[in-house]
Amino acid sequence: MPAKKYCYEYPHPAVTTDMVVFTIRDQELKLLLIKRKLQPFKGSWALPGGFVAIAEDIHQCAERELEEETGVRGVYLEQLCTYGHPERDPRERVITIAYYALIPSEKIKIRAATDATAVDWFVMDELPELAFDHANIVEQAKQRLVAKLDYSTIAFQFLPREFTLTEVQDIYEIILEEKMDKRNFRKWALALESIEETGEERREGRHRPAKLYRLIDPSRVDIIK
Amino acid sequence: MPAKKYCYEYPHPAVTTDMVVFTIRDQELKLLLIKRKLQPFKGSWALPGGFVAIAEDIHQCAERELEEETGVRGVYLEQLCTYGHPERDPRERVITIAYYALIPSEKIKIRAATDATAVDWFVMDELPELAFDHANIVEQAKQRLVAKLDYSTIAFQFLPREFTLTEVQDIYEIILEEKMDKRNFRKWALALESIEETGEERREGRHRPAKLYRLIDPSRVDIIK
DNA sequence: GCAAAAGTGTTCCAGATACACCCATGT
DNA sequence: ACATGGGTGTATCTGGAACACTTTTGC
Repeated sequence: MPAKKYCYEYPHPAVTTDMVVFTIRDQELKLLLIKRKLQPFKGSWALPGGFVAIAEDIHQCAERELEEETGVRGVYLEQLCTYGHPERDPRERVITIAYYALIPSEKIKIRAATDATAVDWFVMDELPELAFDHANIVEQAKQRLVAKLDYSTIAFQFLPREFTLTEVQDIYEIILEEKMDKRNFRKWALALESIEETGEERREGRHRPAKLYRLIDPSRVDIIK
Repeated sequence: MPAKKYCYEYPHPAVTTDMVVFTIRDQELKLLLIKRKLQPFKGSWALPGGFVAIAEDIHQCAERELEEETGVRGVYLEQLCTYGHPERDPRERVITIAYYALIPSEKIKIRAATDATAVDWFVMDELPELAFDHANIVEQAKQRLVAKLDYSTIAFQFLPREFTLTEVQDIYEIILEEKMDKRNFRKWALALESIEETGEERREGRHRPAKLYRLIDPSRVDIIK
């Protein structure tokens, strides 16, 4: 057993960040999970995450965890909530700050992970049993995502730099699980004034080519209405 | 110096909860602050808060801190955000989970506090310089409160068990800092179906008595529209 | 020429806004 | 009787919802 050389006058909890990483692929909302190779919950699927280093900002910690698991940087990342039930981890008191991230499908290259254990994308409504209170965290992240589609431009964070309006609508339909009217959707999307035509078109399949759009400010997420 | 007898293999941050406690009094939005009697920031005003006990749920911790400072229980309390910049506390690494609470003015009896230092209510836009990153936390709590007035019934949590419609409107006008139309406001408030007439009236001053209302479910905060 | 997705306008309805006077009471 | 805040209804505007056909391309 290693030496316990960090000592305090009062007991301190451990602090972790856990990441709820969403993407859209194959017309489905998917979630990144890792297979735990250590106790507790060894062999279970869990959210990627890890301990906050002692001199590391918590947001940086989340960014680091995300990059370690997925290799991506500079994507949308937002603090979700902090979970601190005393019994949520059987080892010691662990308080976790949950974040959620939105990854454009183009950026997925599911790196073989730093550890040898499995990392995989799961369809949101076919999740396996999750370790700790992670099912609860995922639930709340999904709720937040659904809510934010309605009052922000967050959905565009799932898209590559250039995209068609149909692709935007697909994002909404997949996450909200409802069909939308094409004309109304386009009117609404253009009225946001968050996107502009690139001037280019994308030709694919035997049908009319689609105009390409881009975000005017790619990293900005506006709160609307 | 006391013994440092709680030891870990890796360094652990300290974890606190800080409370942003709002109330409405004298037709103003006010915030509860305490005067620090210890270093760092000795003598500065700060948010009430304290360390999370090792076997204590974080929400319980917030409730406990709130009761210690104000003597109130069972009021609206919601997690705001977690702040963990490595340098936010000069002593050691401290991560704080901020909560905000809404106190009905009737319940204020600003207990003389467990410690001998000052505790006081400040008008929101006449705040003193605050310790740590507390000014930032307060700012975000205010933003959350303003946002929630629009899409939830949170405002009623400032009111006593029975209240008049004018009192409800006052809450909105004070926090949003804008006048509203009386007829439209009442139409809207009644359409929520969150409140009902008590059948009683309140007579005060030389004018027509006001009907009293109550929340149908006093502890429920609905998300609207 | 036909299959497939892209693109485009108008009508309708509901909910928000603007607006002014009468009512019940205490002094 | 008058001053004070309590209480009420209608017309208008606006943003969302419903709805169907033409266009461009590849094969």
